[in-house]
Amino acid sequence: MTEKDISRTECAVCEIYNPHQKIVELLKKKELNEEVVQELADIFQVLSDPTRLKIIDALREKELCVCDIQEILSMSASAVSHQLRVLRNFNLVKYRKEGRQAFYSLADQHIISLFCQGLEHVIEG
Amino acid sequence: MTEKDISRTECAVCEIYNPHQKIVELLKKKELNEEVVQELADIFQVLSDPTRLKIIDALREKELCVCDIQEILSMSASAVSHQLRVLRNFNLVKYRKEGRQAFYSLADQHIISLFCQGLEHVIEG
DNA sequence: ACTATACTTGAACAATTATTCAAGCTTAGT
DNA sequence: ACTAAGCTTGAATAATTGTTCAAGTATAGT
Repeated sequence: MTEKDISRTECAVCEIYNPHQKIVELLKKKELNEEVVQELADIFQVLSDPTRLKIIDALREKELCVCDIQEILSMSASAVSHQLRVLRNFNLVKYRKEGRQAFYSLADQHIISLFCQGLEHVIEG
Repeated sequence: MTEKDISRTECAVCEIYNPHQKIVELLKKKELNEEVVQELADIFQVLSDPTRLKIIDALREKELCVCDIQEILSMSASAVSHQLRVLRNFNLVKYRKEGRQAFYSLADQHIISLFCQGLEHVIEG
């Protein structure tokens, strides 16, 4: 069966002639692992909230305690803490306790490059 | 007022002594434009769904018609079309009509690099 | 003209999510 | 021991979101 023959095979979905059968087979096989796709979606999901992005942006400069972040974002300690938990759960931030305060910092330089690349995309239009 | 004096100013939030007043002021000023943060969040939001990621992944290889995508993802045409609309609205894909079929392709090489960088992050752990 | 295909769309539904509120825990100062 | 500060947590609420269903449009073939 030649290349041309294969490409002429009817598409499993479209009744009309079209040459996509082959590429469909190919893409079905190499399709991203379901688990990997979900993890990828999760990462982007965490980055898809303005509050969390502002926290990440602030932490790029320096580690901060919760009340600093609260002040910077003009939000309640509770709201900030909830979002920090999300960031913690996905290992985007780490923290250390010092007395009554908790100091948060970015866990991963990798996140910054994602952040920056997204930012580039937005700014460059 | 010296550097040290400033750093010793009481934090506006914490009553106890801490040296964060200065960095808070700094970060409040340079805080990301509200509009830019929202746009950034929007981009990541679009990338935060497994279905849309699979579509983007498939389109990396080649332009595809809706029924191809439907077949690759094993989803209804309606579900696929709804997600394509989201991708269209944020200018991540473009399409051309040919008879009854609509051929979609990636609008922007920029998106691929975001996709790949996220993937790297997931795979490298 | 009629029918079927390829795709789109709006409404509906369940599931997820961000913030607020009230209450909690832990540490520091008295 | 007591009080207050710094932070966390669970429940509640409103808002957003992904898929399905039913109905729609447009094009191609007969």
